[in-house]
Amino acid sequence: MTSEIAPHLLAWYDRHHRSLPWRVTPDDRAAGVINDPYAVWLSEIMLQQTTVKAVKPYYERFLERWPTVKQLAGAEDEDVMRLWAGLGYYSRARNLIACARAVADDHGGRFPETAEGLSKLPGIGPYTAAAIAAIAFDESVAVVDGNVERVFTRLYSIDTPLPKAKTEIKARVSEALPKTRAGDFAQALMDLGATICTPRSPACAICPLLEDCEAGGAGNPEAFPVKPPKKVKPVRLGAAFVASRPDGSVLLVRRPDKGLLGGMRVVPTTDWTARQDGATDTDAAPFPASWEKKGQVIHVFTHFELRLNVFHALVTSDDKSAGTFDAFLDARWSDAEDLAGEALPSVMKKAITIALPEAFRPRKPGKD
DNA sequence: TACTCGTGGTT
DNA sequence: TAACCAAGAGT
Repeated sequence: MTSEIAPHLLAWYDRHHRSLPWRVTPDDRAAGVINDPYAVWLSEIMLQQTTVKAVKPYYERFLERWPTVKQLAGAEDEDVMRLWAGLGYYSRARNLIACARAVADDHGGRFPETAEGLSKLPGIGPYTAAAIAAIAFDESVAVVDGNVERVFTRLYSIDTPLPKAKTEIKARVSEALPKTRAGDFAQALMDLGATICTPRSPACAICPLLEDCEAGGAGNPEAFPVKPPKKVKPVRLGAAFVASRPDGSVLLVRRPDKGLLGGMRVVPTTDWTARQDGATDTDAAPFPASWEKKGQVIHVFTHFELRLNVFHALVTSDDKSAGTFDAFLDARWSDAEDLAGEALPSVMKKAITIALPEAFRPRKPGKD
C-alpha cells in the first residue's frame, strides 16, 4: 500500500508552516521563487545543534555583513569569529570560512547542486548536504535530523537505539519521499518535530500523521526514539587571569585553531585539559603581578563541567614584566570599547565580568 | 564506534 | 534544579 505520509504532511505544512528568515514560503515556492543556496547553507550550518531562536540574530547579522558567498570568502578570519562569538561549536565558524573559500575558489562561486557534491565541502555532513540539496535545489533526498529521527521512530515504533537506527530511519524516509516538493517535505518534517511531535508531551491529538503513526495509535510516543544512556560529566578545574591597564584595556590571547574554543579570543588561562589540573593559585599566572582572586565561574560544556577561578591584576605602565607573552598566541591589549566586539566565547565573557563588572556594560556614547 | 565540540532555554 | 535538549560534523 502507498504511504500517505507525504500528502498528509504537505497539506498540513501549507497551512501551519513556521515563518523563518531563511525560508521561502510554500506559496512563493509554487510561484517559482528560488531559495538562495548561500542563505540556505548559512542557516543550516548555524542550526546544527542550535535552536532557531539563538540562530535568528546571528543569521541576520551574517547576511547583512556578507550578502554573498564570495564576500564571505574574502572576509578576515577573525571578523567571522567575532560575529560567531556566543553561538558555540566554533569549528563551524572555521569550517564556514573554509567552505566559502572552497566554493569561491574551486566552484566559481556557486554551490554544488547535489547532496553528493555538497558533502565534499568542509562542515557539510550527511544531514546538511541533504538539507541544502532538497531545500535549495529540489533534489529528492532523505533529510534526516533529530526531528526526523523522532518522527519516524514514532511512526514505525522503531525501538533500535540511536544511532544504530539511522539506517532504517533513512530507508523509511526515502520510501515516504514525495515526487515533488522535496524541500517543503524536509522542512515540513522538521516543523512537525518542532511544534507537534515534540520530545515530551507531543500533541498527537492535532497531528496530521496520527492515522499513519504506530506509536501515536498505541499511545506511547514518548518511548521513542530510544537513546543510549549518557555518561556523567567530569569536573575540571582551572584558572583565568584577567590583566587590565588603567585605561580599561584587557590582555587577550588566541586559542589554537583546533580543539575546544579553537580560534577564539580568551584571557590567559591554565590548560584545564586534565581532569583536575588543580592550578587554582597564581603559580600559573602568565607573568608576575598583584593577582587577586575575584571569584569562580562554573561553565558547563558538552562533556565536562569547568570550574574556573578568576584572578585579576591591574598592570601599570612601569610593570616591566607585563611586556612579553611569548608563550601565547597573538597576545594583544584590547581597548575597553572594543572588548564587547571581540571573538570571546561566553565562558570568557563570564570570567572577564567577574574581574571587571563594567567590561561589557553598555556605555553612554559621548561620555568619557 | 565513540568521543569531542558550546550555549541558552525548558521542564 | 538537575537533566534534558536543539535543523550534526570531524576524527
